[in-house]
Amino acid sequence: MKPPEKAFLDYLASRNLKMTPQRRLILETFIKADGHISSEELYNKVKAKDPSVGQATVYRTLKLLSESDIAEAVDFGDGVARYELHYGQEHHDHLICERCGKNIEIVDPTIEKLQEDLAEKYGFELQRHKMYLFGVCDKCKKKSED
Amino acid sequence: MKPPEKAFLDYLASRNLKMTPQRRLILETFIKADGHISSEELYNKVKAKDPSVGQATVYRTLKLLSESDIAEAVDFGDGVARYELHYGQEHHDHLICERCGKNIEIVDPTIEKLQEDLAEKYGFELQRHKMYLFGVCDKCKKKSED
DNA sequence: CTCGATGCAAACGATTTGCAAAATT
DNA sequence: AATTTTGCAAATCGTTTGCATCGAG
Repeated sequence: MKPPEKAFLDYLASRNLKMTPQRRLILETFIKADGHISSEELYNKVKAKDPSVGQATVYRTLKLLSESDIAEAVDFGDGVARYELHYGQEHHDHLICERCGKNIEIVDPTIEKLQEDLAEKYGFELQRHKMYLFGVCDKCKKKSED
Repeated sequence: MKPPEKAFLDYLASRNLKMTPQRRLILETFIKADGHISSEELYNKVKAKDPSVGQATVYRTLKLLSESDIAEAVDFGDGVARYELHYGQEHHDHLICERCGKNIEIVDPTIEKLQEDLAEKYGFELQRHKMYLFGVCDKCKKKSED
């Protein structure tokens, strides 16, 4: 499978868009960050490498990366849009600690299958889903026992 | 089980807050709307009944309703905060048609159980979850066959 | 050379907040 | 009477857009 950089280049070419140093830097920084990064966080990291890059360019590039399915938006419901690397990654859901914010990526094939069945039962063709489990992690549970 | 109006009254009393005609009207309108209503939609309905009510009051009341678990925010990822009646309702998830926006409330006990197990496996104490299935409904599928 | 891309600042939409006046307990 | 609530408008937050300039192809 081609690397994300190449996939992005292809996407740009297919749309008659251009590769630029800014886009290269933003993608590279995004991949290295490899988490659930917000546009602003990404902007700060990028700015550290090249202070001349504008915030709008980060927003615009992140949009392109989403359109090309290289990035995907994840929404933890806290009002901030976050992105994660999607290209070449397996699907996963999220298990989030409401105390410390720890975030574990999870998959359960049985649940995935049941979701398909459930959608079908209602005549839907399932395209994607988002599942977030919110709870309290081990560490935070222990902490509260003090 | 006491009606939501009473539950709200109790919540207000417990916090030394006051019941007002505006809050009464907003809650009543919210309950009648009974769907996945945004603050602005609710504001418009309320305004139709009493044009003197301000938008900020609707936002503030919706916040109170959420805090008291009478309403719950649902997020379909389209950037608009929606609310649904939570008090006295059973938990459910959402099956959303990406074409027409149709929204079906669903529950699958098996999935619910598996979510519990999954959280436990990672040492989490599950508190709540959100599951959204996005797809294309029957009608829209047929429409696209034309 | 031609478009698309950039940085900036202004514009935006949803939500929140400060404030003085009004209403509830 | 004391304190909360209200409506209004201004402020805020994250994000988007218009524009003149810059740069990739």
